[in-house]
Amino acid sequence: MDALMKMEKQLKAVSDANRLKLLACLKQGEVCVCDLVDVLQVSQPAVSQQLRKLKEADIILERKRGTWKHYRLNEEQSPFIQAIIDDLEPVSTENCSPECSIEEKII
Amino acid sequence: MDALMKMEKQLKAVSDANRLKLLACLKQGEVCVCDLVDVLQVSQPAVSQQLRKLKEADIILERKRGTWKHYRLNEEQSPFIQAIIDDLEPVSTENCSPECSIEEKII
DNA sequence: TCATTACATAAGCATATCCTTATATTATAA
DNA sequence: TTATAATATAAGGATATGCTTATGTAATGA
Repeated sequence: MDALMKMEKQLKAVSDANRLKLLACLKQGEVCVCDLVDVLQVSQPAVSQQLRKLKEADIILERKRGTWKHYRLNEEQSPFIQAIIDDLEPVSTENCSPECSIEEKII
Repeated sequence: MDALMKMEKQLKAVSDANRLKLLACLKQGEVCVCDLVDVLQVSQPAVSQQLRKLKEADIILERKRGTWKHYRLNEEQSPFIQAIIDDLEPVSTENCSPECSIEEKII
């Protein structure tokens, strides 16, 4: 894939209001899928599909923790993707359950 | 239109390989539509429609010169749009006809 | 082992996108 | 005027997108 195609793919991934909101949520750090569902007010599969698009564009990374899956922003972004993220107003999410985040503290 | 919607509109405008190529052409300065048609290898109406999308997102500006219409990058860009433009490899275009650009010199 | 929980995938549908060809508009030239 | 040239708009069709509901998968816990 040449540079322009890669750029197009990344831009397509972020050119959607719901996916921009997902990125705005991930500015606070790792978030699990159920918390993102609450924010977006769409179905869980819809969120899964959008997360996949962002992941396939190398914009976000995932990490499995038991039955939960945590997503976070990739630490290495294309400069233009980073500029988009910088422009987003952060959105905070609630923890779906105490167990979801408790493992973080155990590590 | 709130900030997120404006951002979405601008990102939709640039999330297309042909429109990215148009922006790459406009990095060299003002260009008329016929020269852009040559570069993209699509029909003239297709180019017109894409230019309109970029214009409606405030990414490019137009200027009428006789029967020609010259497009250029807006001098004031959102930081993230500027980052996208900066990332593009410039593309040079041929002048469709001597008269198209000659008026520039008269001014 | 079996139910539950968190998430992913599949299928289907409504709408959006992007091209095409045909036609309209506008300015210049003969 | 009338023809031509540059561009815009309209209409239509193929494909892409983004949602939904239904179902599959993997890990945990009783």
